[in-house]
Amino acid sequence: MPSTSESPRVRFAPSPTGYLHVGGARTALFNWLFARHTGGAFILRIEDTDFERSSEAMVEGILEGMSWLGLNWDEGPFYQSKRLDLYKATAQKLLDGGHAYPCFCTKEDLEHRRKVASEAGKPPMYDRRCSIIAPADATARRAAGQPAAIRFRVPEGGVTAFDDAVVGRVEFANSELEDFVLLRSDGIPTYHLSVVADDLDMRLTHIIRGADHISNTPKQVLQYQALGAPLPIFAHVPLILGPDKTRLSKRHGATSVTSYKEMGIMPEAFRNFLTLLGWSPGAAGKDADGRDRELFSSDELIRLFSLEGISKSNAVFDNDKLAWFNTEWIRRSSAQELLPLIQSEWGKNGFIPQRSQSDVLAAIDLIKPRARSLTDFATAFCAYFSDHFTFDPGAVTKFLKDSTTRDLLVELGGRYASAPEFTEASAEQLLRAFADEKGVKAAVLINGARVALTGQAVAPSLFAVMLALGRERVVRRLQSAASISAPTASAEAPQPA
RNA sequence: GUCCCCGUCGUCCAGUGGCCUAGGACACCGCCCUUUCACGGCGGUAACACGGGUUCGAAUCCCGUCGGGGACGCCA
Repeated sequence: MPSTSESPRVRFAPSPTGYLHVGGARTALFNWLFARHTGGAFILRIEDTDFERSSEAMVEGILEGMSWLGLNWDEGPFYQSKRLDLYKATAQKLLDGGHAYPCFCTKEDLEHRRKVASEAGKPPMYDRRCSIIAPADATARRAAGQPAAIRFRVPEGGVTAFDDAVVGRVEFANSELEDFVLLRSDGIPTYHLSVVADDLDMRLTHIIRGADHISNTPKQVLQYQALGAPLPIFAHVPLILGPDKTRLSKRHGATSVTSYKEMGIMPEAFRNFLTLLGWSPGAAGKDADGRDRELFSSDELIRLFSLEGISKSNAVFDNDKLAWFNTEWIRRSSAQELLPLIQSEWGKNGFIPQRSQSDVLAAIDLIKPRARSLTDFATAFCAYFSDHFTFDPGAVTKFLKDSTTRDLLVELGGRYASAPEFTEASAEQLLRAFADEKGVKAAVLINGARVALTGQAVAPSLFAVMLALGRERVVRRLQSAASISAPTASAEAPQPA
């Protein structure tokens, strides 16, 4: 075991054969949280030894996802493709110690034998035929140019065990382990070798990764032992499942982190949600009333995080709950914090606000309690930022399909134009007096005006909206209410003069 | 098939032998608030997979069964 006085060193080691998916993101998040909590180092390592499937574009995507999530690393990114000498040297050490041997079997032979074995109902394990080749013969054959992979020599009997920080002690009978390949015949290391060589070289103290690696762990433990190195602390995090409880995959919809960015999820909300998926702060997460808290800032998460709180069972990814975290975080964030995120939404749509910075901030504060996603600010809430907005057909049908209502709104606009003052209170007073005078319910005008002003059936308090929009806009939009076309069609408000 | 891991409301968690008539959150259903929709408030439906032990006492410990997941590549 590494000494406890040593500062923790952890890593996230994605393989650039795909996008950063939510499972990987959570693994990265847990490592990051652990490093920040303990004051240790968080290292990023790109495991790109599968040249066929790795690509620079995927690396870019992973880095982009990490930075969107706010997961900054202290060292790296290191690329395994640039560290080949280390792996060869490590394999040589294993060879020298008698813990590995060259294997001359070809890939085709191996595939054939595996197939035969499994059809015979036997485990498809390597039969170790090359392990008994005399070292001198093996050396001669290699010298003669015969290609060979290097395999690890798994002890014949006994068990290989490790104490996992989340699942406890795990034991595997060595008879269940096959003599796995360390170095392919082309000299490129396999995952089993490179992961150990790097974790050792980078002096990692804790290996926090997905539970799908549990069965790989004994192969790694064996190498640590053969190399005479102390074991790091392993912590295997349960997997994230789709709603049907199978492993999260493409068919469950969005699985890449960037797709959540595109859906208008706030990074803070995503971190909050993901951290609580498979981890809980336990007693430390209770509020004054003894209730479990759900909303945590990233600073709190860092303060509270510990390996002990990681749960053992797999968790289902719940989009509804993510959406809830997102609305809560939008509400809790200041307009100032929201602005850059909203601006990037506007950028996507080519939307340009026509209002001053201070009006924009005020409008954001006004409508953020009703936002469910950042994308709302670039879609349903456009009317608060510009005169370019469309009318929601459903809203028009619900509150503006009556032409007499529309005509009344036009007249009401005239009243506002000539009103002596324009405050929230006076605007309301004027509207209610107007409704009385015309013998209609105030609610009819309020509901109609909301649609005429915002294009939506949903909005904050109407009179607060009027103030946020300003008298001129209110007058203009009300006076053009008559031309708002019914259902199906969508109209665009007139341009400002 | 073999090995490994897991098993509390539909979902995410709390719970480490008595505080459990099992608690919270999301979702869902009522009611209140109301100018729409949210928010908020109040209330409700809903779970310890099953069977054996151990114990005065088990959601908590042990065994088995069943169920789910993962791993079995010259992929990572």
